Amino acid sequence: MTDLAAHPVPAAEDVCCPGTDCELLPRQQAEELAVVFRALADPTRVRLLQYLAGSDSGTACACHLPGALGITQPTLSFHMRKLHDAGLVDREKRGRWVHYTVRPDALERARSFLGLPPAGAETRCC
Amino acid sequence: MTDLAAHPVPAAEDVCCPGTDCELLPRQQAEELAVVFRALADPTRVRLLQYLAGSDSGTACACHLPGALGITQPTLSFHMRKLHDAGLVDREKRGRWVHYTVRPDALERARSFLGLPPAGAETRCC
DNA sequence: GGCACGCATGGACGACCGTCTATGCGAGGC
DNA sequence: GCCTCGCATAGACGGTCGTCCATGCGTGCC
Repeated sequence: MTDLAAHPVPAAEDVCCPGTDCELLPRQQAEELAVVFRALADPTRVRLLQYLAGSDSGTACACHLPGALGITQPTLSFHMRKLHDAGLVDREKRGRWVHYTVRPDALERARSFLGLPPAGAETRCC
Repeated sequence: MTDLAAHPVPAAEDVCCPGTDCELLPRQQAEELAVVFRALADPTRVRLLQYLAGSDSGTACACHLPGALGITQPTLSFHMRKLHDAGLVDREKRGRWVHYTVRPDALERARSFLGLPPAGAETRCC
């Protein structure tokens, strides 16, 4: 799979693009990015992250979030676990409450991907 | 900030946070962001977008992508539709081929969200 | 006009997601 | 020491996703 060099020689006029040496993002790197985006692929988690980021030093407890979001406590726990598993937030137990903190580094990685080279690659095919 | 430095009265030692007037992202706005992130929540689409963005002026035809990605043509069509429905790429038919173009504005919206914290966080609770 | 080709759609199927209720676990307060 | 409270997990269930194969549609070439 992904053997970029194994393309057979096309018949010239049948090709829509002259070059075929397209550089694709490595499979694993794309998977890591997808994990982050998948964690954000739900409006509830988008709101959660925005809420955490808007709190003092990106940290907040989740005590009254279920009510504010209109979901139950287990559902909130489910979403928080998603965010945590994706590396977007840190978990810290304080007393009997749990505080969550945004991890800016994970956001920054996704953010830099979205700052895709708009046209900087003049060596691409097509 | 207001109450951050002056926790009014911890009389209720059962509360973890004094305020409850947390400002959450409006439901619809969160949904729009989630749509974009959901379109990116798959490694194949991440690679597709990166490929398009790396092509000349963000435009490329998808002719030899199935082979490069190790997927079939219908699957590629499926993913392209996802990206298009999310507003991330434009579709343009040229002859019998279809060319796709990255829409930087959609990327920019998601990108600016990841540049948290966005809001004036002085009125947050916790 | 007929054929080949690129792309989209339909149907099918296994996997995962998002939500709930019910329950377990651990830490604090009386 | 027991009770309460915050959080996590288990189980269930309908919905969506990602992939395939088979087929339909439109365009360009001979």
